[in-house]
Amino acid sequence: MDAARPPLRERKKLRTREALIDTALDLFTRQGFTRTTLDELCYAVEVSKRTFFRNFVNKEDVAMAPTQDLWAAFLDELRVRDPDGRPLMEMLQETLLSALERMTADGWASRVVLSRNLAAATPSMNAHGLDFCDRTTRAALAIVHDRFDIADPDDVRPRLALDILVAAFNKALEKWASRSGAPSRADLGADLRDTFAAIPGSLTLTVGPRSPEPPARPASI
Amino acid sequence: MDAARPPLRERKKLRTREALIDTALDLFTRQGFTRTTLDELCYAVEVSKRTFFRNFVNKEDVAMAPTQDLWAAFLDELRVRDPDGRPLMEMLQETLLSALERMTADGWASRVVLSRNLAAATPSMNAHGLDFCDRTTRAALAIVHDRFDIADPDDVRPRLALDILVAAFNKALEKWASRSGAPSRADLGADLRDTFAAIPGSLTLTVGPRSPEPPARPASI
DNA sequence: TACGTTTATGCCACTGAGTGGCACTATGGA
DNA sequence: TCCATAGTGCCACTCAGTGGCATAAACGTA
Repeated sequence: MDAARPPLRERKKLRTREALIDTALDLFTRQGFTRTTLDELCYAVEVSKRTFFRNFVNKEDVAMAPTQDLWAAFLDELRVRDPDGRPLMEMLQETLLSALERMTADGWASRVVLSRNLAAATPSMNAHGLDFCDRTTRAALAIVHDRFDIADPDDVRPRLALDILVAAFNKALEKWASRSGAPSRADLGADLRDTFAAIPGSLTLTVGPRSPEPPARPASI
Repeated sequence: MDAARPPLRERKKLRTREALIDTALDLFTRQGFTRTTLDELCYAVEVSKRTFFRNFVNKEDVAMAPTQDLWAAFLDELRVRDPDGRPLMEMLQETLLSALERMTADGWASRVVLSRNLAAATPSMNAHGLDFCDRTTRAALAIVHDRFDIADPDDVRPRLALDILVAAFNKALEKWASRSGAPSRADLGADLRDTFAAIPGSLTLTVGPRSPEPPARPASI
């Protein structure tokens, strides 16, 4: 009896789920999202459309599973993390990075890249991806309010911090996906750290007009 | 001959467009978004479904028009604004505030509140709303890169600044929509300023654990 | 007033996503 | 061996969204 081995029924269910994800990423990438019908996908996986919708809430959902795994781990981690008196923003960043460390499933990085590129190319997938980020942000906010000491329940700062975290994540994902070579989790971690480091500068960055006029007054706050 | 009076054809088109928006906001609010079919809406406005889709890209779009007007004005304003050596973030905030000043159409504020509340209550509308923000962000980023002097074209800071602006806007919108009484543009402006002011603090906000440390105050909300 | 051109609209048939209902089968427990 | 239960397949249905083509209204011109 293996503890890490759930009953057969669940294993089977998980296998069809993974087959749907892999086949969907493959078909969507090769043929395009809209040009691939669900009937086609279900036929390829030998599953009824009804079964598809028992596993995923909509057509977009199946292709976003890899990224969703990361954010689920983020929320798990956030539920147990120790604040230890450092800025919330910093803690959120570290929480995301340790969630990333947990993404050890085989080929996860490759699937995330496929998923992201599809989202970038498909309006409706982009929309659903953003919606997922939004719902995750709210869930995280609830955890933060529940576990940490925040005087004013209407304080907008925690929410902004989470939004900024997500914005940085998406930007880092974009950078990482455009790298050449096989995608690796370590590289994503590096891109995340770089992007996090750029956050404070985004509030103070000063720009002048472009080329026609010379910069009248460079950096001053 | 009135200069501010476009040809009859365009006026008619605009009128059906506005009728669709107003009727949609009304029906969606009263009956719910999903429980209102497009056939129903088109029947009420006495327009064919084909005409609906010539005016709006999808069912969600019609209910987001009021907010889209604001962001269109924001982009217009951004195309002509003078950077004058202040931080980009500050300039973006002021640009949005002056775009807001231009929203003088009758009942605009009320429509925005309806629109926002619908988005908050309807997952697919929320998703499309976020997608619209994202596309607007990209458009704004293109303008910023085109008009202002940014050394590195891959600099993530302008993008982050825009994302933060949008996050603050959405948060301010939420606060404003929950106010009691008739919604006013001035109140939205005030909520925007408040939220903008909270941005720097969101990066440095420090939190401790909830119940254990502080005085004997039980952890009930 | 008569004319052609342009532009918006109506109508109709069609694809495909997503749902509800019910019967069927495989798993796991007694 | 039998039964309860979870998961699946099948079928019919609703409704969003599209393509094509004919029509009508608006505008310019003679």
